[in-house]
Amino acid sequence: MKLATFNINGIKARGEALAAWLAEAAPDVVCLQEIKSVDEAFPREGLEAIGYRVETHGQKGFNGVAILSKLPLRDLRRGLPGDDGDEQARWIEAVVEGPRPLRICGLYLPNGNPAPGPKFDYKLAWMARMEARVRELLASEEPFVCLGDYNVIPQAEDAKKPEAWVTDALFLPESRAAFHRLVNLGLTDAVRARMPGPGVYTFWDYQAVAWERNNGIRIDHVLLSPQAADRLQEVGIDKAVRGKEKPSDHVPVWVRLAD
DNA sequence: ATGGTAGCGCTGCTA
Repeated sequence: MKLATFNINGIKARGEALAAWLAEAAPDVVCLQEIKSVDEAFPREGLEAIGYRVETHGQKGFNGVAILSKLPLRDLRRGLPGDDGDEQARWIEAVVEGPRPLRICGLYLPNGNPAPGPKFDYKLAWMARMEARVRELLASEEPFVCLGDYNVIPQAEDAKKPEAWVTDALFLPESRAAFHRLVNLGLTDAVRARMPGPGVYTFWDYQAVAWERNNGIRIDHVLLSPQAADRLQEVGIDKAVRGKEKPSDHVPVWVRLAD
C-alpha cells in the first residue's frame, strides 16, 4: 500500500498539478494539507472519477485537510481531540480497509510564527494534544501512520541554511523538542530512517529563488507506529513536482507498506 | 535590515 502526504497550498489552484502527480505516482491513500477550501467547494468530482474516495475537513480561506483513498475508509474523525474550542481544520483520521487495516492520521501542524506570541503558544499546545492522541493510539497497539506538514525542522541538517531559521517557530528548540518527544514515544521518522540527510528537503519557499538555489527545508514527515514500521518497504520524495508548472511550495512524501 | 512570492477572496492575513 502506497501512502502519501502533500501540502497542496490551495486545492482550487492546484487541480492540474495534483491530477498529474496522482496519475504518475498512483498512491492508494493521500493526505492533503492547506486545501484552503470549505467542504462544499472542494473539487471532488475529478478525483472520484479516477477512483478516489474523498473526505475533507475544510474551513474558509486557510488550513484544511483531506484524505483521498482508493480503499474504503471507516471510523472517520475530523479535528484533533483535546480542545473543543479549536476551530482550525488541521486533523483528519480514518482506518483504511486494506488486507490489513491501517489507521491514517493526516495533519497540518500550526506554523507558530511569530514566536514568541499566541500563535507559538497555540503550536505548542497543539503538539501536546497530538502527543496525547498518539499515546492513545500506541496503547491500542493498532498499526497507524501520521502523515502531514508538521511545520518542524527536526535537525540542522534538515535545512540548507539552518542559521536562517534559528528564531523561526519551525526550528526553535521548543518546537524541535516537542517533535522529538513525539518520535521518542516509539514512532519511526520514515524519511530519516531510509533517506538520511543532509540535503533531503520537502519545501522550498516561493520567495528569493529558493528552489533554484535548493534552499529547502524538511518539514513534511511520515511517522510510523511500531506495527506500521514493521511493514515499511520504501520511502520517497517526489522532488521533481516542485519544478513543474504552477507548483505548490511543498512536494509529496510517500511510503510503501506491505499489504 | 529589508523584501522577496503565492493563495484566498476582495482587504489584509497567512505562510
